[in-house]
Amino acid sequence: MISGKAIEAARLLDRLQRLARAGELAGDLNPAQWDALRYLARANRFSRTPAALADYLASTRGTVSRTLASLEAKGYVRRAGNLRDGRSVEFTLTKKAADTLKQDPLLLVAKDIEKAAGRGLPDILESLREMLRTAIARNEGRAFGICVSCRYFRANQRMGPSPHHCALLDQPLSDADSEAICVEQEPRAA
Amino acid sequence: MISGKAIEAARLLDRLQRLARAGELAGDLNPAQWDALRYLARANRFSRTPAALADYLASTRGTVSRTLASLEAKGYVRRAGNLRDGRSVEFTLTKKAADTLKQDPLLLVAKDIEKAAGRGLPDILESLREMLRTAIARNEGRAFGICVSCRYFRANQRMGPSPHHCALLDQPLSDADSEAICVEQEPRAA
DNA sequence: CCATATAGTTTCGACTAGCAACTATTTATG
DNA sequence: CATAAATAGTTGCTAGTCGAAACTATATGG
Repeated sequence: MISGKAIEAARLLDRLQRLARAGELAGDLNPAQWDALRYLARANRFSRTPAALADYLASTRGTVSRTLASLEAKGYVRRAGNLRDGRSVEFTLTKKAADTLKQDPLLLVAKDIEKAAGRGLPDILESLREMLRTAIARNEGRAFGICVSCRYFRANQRMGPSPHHCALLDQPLSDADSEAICVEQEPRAA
Repeated sequence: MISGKAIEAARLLDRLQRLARAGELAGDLNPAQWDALRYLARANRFSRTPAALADYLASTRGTVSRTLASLEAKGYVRRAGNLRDGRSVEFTLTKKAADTLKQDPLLLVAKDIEKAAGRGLPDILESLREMLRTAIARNEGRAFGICVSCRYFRANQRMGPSPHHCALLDQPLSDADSEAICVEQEPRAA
């Protein structure tokens, strides 16, 4: 029913993950904090909230709230209220966080992958994408894909620095926005 | 220097890991406890110690000691002293643990992998093996490969239920032993 | 025989984690 | 429009990970 190869692959993934995790435990940040910083570095302004982060991490609002509080106390993130919705808060990275992310231990993993996969990397990548899609579907999670690939993305709707448009939130989007990940993203094709 | 594809692959791996981890948080066990049970299920008798487990998990003796204590309190593992070395203890799984492992959430990951990788699975597997080798080398960790693939493994040295032999520890090995993972394993080829 | 190494445990402080109770909005509905 | 229900976020609780370091006990090597 489940092949031995698939089980071995799952075990390898699990072990790889443990090693990567161990690398994230050194220093001032722990794995959850690293994941939060990485997320905030890539998420658009509609998605830099505790709730979206909790969704992304398959965690809870309570846990994420504490993680963000400790990142704030350590000076990695800044908190700002949302003018439209008084309940919501938005987090942004500080310069300290941006500098820290340049030494992201995930880059070491990427280096290992590059070294190990060689010319097979494109195939591996496609398989990993498919695995993630499958896993997300099973967990009933959100995709968090990039804005430009979303069914609600409308390119070049006007002139100026934010030429694109989100048809779901009815908000203008810059080029940078369009490359960020979004909590609301839904793939274009049905 | 590091390709975008390698970084994307690392991110996918990280996210995949978060989802898998979330699946391990439900129920009576947490991710570290699942990892400990899986290890004990596969490790030979020379390797079912806190120190070996700590090595395997890239953790510390202190943490593993606590993890094993809580598994013992919950009835998943049993503790036994080592007759040769009074300092050492050996852990074995209870029936409860064996039954629990039949519902291992890692099997769901394996199912996802099978579904997503399709006929590409053998290639993926080979890449994952290579990635793990690379990551282990970088972390100066032990391989924990299976006994039969070890340079110290000697097949069919005698008659009876334990025909094989470990040339490092000078101990007889059964067929089952030879398929278990070992803290001392070193690949055959130099 | 004693110094040193090794196996394991324990304590401490920071933190993740789920759960549930809680506050403060916002939105929906009668 | 007033109130109920939903939503965003925080906080108290308990269990447990995690590193670091102190600690106990046993082995081993000069």
